[in-house]
Amino acid sequence: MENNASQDNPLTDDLPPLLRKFGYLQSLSPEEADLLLKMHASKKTIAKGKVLLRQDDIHKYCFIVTHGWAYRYSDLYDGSRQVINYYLPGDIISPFALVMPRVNYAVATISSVRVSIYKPEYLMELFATQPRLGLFYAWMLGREDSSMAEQIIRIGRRSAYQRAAHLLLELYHRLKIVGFTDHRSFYLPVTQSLLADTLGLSVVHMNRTLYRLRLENLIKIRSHKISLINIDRLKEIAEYKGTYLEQMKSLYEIEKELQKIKE
Amino acid sequence: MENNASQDNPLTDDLPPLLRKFGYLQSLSPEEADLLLKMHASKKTIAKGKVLLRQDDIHKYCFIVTHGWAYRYSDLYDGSRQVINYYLPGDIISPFALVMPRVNYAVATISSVRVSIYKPEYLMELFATQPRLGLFYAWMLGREDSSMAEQIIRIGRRSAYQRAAHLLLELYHRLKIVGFTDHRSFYLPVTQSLLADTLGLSVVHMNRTLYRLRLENLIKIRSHKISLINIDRLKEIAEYKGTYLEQMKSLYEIEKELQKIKE
DNA sequence: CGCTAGGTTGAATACGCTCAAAGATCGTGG
DNA sequence: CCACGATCTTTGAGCGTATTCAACCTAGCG
Repeated sequence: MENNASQDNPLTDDLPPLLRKFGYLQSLSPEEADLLLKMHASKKTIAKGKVLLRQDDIHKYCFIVTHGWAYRYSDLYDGSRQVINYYLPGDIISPFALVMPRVNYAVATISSVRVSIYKPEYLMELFATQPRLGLFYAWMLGREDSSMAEQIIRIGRRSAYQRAAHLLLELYHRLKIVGFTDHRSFYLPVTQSLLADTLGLSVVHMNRTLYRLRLENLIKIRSHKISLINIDRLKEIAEYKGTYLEQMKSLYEIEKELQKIKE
Repeated sequence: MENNASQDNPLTDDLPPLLRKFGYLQSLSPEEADLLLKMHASKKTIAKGKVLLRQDDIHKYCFIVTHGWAYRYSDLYDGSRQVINYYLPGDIISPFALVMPRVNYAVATISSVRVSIYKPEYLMELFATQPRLGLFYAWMLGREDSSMAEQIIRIGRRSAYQRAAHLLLELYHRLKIVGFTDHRSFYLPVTQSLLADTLGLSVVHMNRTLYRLRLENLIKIRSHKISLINIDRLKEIAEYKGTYLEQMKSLYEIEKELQKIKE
């Protein structure tokens, strides 16, 4: 494995999209780059529609998605299904594998998905030796926490119409952060059935809800490419605040505070 | 501050209930005990019904609940409210304060609440110097992740009747872990209105749902003390699997795996 | 070109909501 | 210690959003 990750480093295009986006790669120390390379050493592409992790499986690996979509879900006895969250490029699947012996909720791919696979034990090394990367990891966890909180609010207290608008906005913004949007549109590889299972609706009503959004000229869908035509109006409808997606203390700020503590 | 936390140590009754329950206190190294004491140095009691953290507040502190109940929630424009999760004794409020500059969702107390307050920066020290405590912290995060996933499944795909049964079971088991149950009953300091806001129901329907559970002799409520009369039946109704609450790799196991890696 | 999964539409039904008002309980101050 | 007000709980009735069931249409893929 390459050891010296210098300016023109071997952390290629295939690496965690978020690190790239946040401009962290430029400022990585050799040790940080080294650890990242180690954690991204093993890669794999999984075909679409495959179950990546099954409930009650033993947790052996963590994954970072670099391309494609996956989702975490639970199957219920009556045949219905609830999607808990989506994994988009940059997201970590099974971030708690180190301390949870078994998979609590299944994970499946939506599109073809490319992941970096690493042993959860590397996380110990990450936290112990590379605090900046540890903070970055923690930030990812915080973001997922917020994302799940939004999902709870969405399905707990919003109408179908609002839920749909809200979810579409969230997906749009998350994809935008990692550069997978094109103007106001993005590739949405999900079926309406999956959207329904995400928003706690029936397929029929999901269909009618999307129909209404199209009718009102808020969105446009053609062969899984969706355009958010009137984002402002969608935000109004959904009562959307995407603040949680952007906010992150700069590492500089955190380091400053840590200094204060030590004094 | 006391430095040697020996067998009869100064980590008193008022310390994190979970650590006590898991029998960790006995096996703490002096350094671990020291850090814990530092993090639990500042304590505070907050009256019931107070807002502890407001949305958009700047994150200054983390809290560990030692007594009482709190909850995280979001107020919507139309006056409705959605509860995201509950904080019971042993739980961490604002675990991601270190990396999130602002509070995304408000936190309020249900009963009178006693908390330990610590600066988020101590977490850096915790992860860097006390890996076992770091793992414990990670486990707490994993448990909350599961808890929120359950909340999503609950309100996404279950009937009011199932939701109620499921939530009561979860609260029961979480309280049991930290020793706040009494046989099959526990003190439930919430109003039906709050339960409704938790489960995405109207107060009226919440009331009728509880009525039905009482009618069918599954629960009994008298002045905020609730008894789960037929737990097995409740589990059937709710399709309840509490597995995520118990599972945690023993620290011994994790340490063993870490050894393997280093070789 | 045909098959299958996904999308669309209609009609009847139901679960949970809203509005409204009457009880019960709790906390507080007189 | 009791009375009062406020909050919480309970009950009734009508309504609406979303569901179910069923059928048909469409598009993508072998």
